Amino acid sequence: MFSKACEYGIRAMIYISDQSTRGGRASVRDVARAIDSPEAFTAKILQSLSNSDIIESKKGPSGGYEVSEAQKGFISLLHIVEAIDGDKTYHGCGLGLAACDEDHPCPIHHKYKMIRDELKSMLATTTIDQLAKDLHVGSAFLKV
Amino acid sequence: MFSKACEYGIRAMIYISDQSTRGGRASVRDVARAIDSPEAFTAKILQSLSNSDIIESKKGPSGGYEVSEAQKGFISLLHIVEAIDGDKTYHGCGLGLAACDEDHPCPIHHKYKMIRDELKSMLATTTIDQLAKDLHVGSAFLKV
DNA sequence: ATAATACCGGACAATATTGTCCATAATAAT
DNA sequence: ATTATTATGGACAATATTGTCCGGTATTAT
Repeated sequence: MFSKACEYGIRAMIYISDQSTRGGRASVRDVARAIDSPEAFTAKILQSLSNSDIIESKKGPSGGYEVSEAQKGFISLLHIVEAIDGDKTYHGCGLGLAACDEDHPCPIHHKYKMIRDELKSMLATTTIDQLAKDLHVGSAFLKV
Repeated sequence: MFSKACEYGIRAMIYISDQSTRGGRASVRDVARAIDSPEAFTAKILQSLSNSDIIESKKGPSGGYEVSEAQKGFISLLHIVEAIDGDKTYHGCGLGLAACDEDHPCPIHHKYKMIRDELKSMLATTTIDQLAKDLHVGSAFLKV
């Protein structure tokens, strides 16, 4: 479904969001430990999220990543998935046809579209700070 | 969502099913033309579907692949997807956690599980011969 | 000023997926 | 019997994804 990069990205965002709420920044090392991911790879992902202006980075001691109070609550899973995987997750034909729509559908078009649209809707309506809250109260986890 | 191999596999199965209904076998070349896929790669996929006993193969002139009358109507998308991609499409954690369940859920577990279950249910209840029928009457297409 | 910290970005490496090629075996038609 | 046709399976190649390493730069604390 999501690429590995995207899985790490979402988990990282949830952790960073929670840390920001607690008033601190999260370094790559912190994040990698918190979500149990390869550190260097995680760094690349955070870099790209930073370039997409989804998180803010700060260099030097006590630096790291944070999600601004202003953005908090407006960042949905869709934003993150789009920034990392593009729109391929919920866009395009289920059977890989270059052109597939209502007028020229692949055999699974209608059934697949329903699922895909629900997925997109779920991604669009789920915000990171909602998920971070679950993490915070201990009803959800970012690693085993 | 599905791998390329799986996309080709599903499209191939629909074509072969339709051809079988018309009383003929489909060679790899026929299939590759009908679904607009790389021939050698398609051959590999049909080979594995044949090894999984989802289709039957026959060598020599007028040989090719067919889906038996007995199986017709019992082969679901789920069978094909499982044979090619395994269960990863609808099984496992959305965020890649090794362990993720009701007792130890990842932050998107519940929402993701709903989508995933709907997908699996759709795959399980959709049979190849239903889809082949749509192809047959011209209300669906296997290539652009 | 200096040293330590932490992100940045480019190059590189490992692995998985996608895709090709070819020699071989089976089978049908002549 | 011979030939043409078609699947089989192994080796190989191209590409995408995942992941690592390192020199460089900005920033903070001392």
